[in-house]
Amino acid sequence: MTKMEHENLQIGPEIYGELLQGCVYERALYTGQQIHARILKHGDFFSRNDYIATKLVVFYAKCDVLDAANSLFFRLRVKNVFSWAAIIGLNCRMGSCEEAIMGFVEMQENGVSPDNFVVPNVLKACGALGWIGFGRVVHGYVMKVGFDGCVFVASSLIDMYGKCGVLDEARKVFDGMIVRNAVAWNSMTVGYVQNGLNEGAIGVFYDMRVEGVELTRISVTSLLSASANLDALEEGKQGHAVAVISGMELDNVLGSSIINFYSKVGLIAEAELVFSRMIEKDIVTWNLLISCYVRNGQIHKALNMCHLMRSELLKFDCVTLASILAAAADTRYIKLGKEAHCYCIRNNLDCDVVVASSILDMYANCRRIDDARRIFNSISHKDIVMWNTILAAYADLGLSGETLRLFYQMQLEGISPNVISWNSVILGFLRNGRVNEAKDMLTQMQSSGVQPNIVTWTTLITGLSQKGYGDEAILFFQKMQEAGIKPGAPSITSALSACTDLVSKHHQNFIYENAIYEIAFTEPESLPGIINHLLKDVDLLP
DNA sequence: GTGCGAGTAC
Repeated sequence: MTKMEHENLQIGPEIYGELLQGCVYERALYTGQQIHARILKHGDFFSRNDYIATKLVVFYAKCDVLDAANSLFFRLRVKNVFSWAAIIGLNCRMGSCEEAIMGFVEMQENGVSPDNFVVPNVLKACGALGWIGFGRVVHGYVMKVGFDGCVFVASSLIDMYGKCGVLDEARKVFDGMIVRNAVAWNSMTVGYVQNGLNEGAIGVFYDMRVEGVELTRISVTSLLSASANLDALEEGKQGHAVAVISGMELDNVLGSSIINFYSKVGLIAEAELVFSRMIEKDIVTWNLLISCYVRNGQIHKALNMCHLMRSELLKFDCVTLASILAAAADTRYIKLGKEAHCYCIRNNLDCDVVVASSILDMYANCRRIDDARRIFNSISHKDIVMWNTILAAYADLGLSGETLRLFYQMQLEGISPNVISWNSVILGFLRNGRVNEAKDMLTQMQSSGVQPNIVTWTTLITGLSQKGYGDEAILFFQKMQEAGIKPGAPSITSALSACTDLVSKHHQNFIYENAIYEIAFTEPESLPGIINHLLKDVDLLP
């Protein structure tokens, strides 16, 4: 260009356009700015040229220069689909999702029809905001103008529906696709994981392999998340194997998801090995190894990692502190807990809801219920987890009156109790020996439409058994199974202990003693059957 | 132009 200028050759708008296009391609901000300067030097002729002006908007938008892109865009005389697309995409990348969606509406109001390049960005914004209603509007537009055959659009629809929690719709779009690429498959897998359907995600991953679609880092990352959530050792190991065999780059995200998987299944040495092999580690990677140690009771290693992390000049964030607070809570290490609390205050991390709940939990676990309560009272926006943390703290102490009072208070403040809230109220009554109230709460819970989970049943079975109501404990053990819940080790243990109590209490016949003797040598899987068998005889007891 | 990783409550 400089040479052309020296030789006094005419540089037309097309040449500037091409040059800017090249800068977009290379994300060459500085060069593009220089070209912009030359354009301005030529005066109004070029800078008022619609073609060049649009190219400039696209250029600044792609380089994420918000101010320049916006001001040039507003000065455009003719806003075409390219400039709108650039601005919508920029807003989307900057996290201004509402702006992106408004752009989609405005461009249509101005008579410009969104193309299939704009639609994915708008759908992304809908997904991020959870605006399912608007997402459906965009889907309607897609069908109307016939973009549904575009893989980019369809993949974005899958992602949007998944993020909005409407997995059925995501699946419908996926099933309706004629040609699916890896992104479509990955969006579907991710949708399952994000909606807690981890088995479904693993299923999609396997289908993907069967169909011969090339697996990407993202496919493996999603599989590893699902496996971690399910404690699915084999599946997760296969995911790691796929990553190694396919020679996938062990980047921050893939590496972190492998560490997360090994951490969840308790394979600490494997997590450490992956950590040590990662070239680049970010805050998430470090936090994962720290939480791995905390989760597995290795507090000293966790704290040591914290020190190493600081020597790498990384600053602790909310997640780091949540892990440290959990470590302090688990070990009732009040000194560490207070230090962590102070760190949160100094670094403004205590306003994070998760950190705040962790602080509460830490004080409660360290037997400082008054400190926990003071902090709880000082928090203006309390979420369900925070309420449940304080409920659990009082319930654990057997202060059923205060637990119940807070339980009503949370509802007055517009938070509906979930199964965990109810479980704490039940536990509070049981710890206080108020067995009838505990049972009554179960009835109330069910009539309020909240279904008891395995913890509810185990709490009741254990509590009743400990308070000497062995027959009732066994009754609830039976009810749990009638409700379709498979007993776990804690409920089986409590039911067994209820049986032994009944035997000794009633100085009963050999049936129980023999049964318990047998139970002692039985595989855990068959225990529920044995206990159920015992129930028949329990009914015969006086 | 579309897809990915971490922390809290029973």
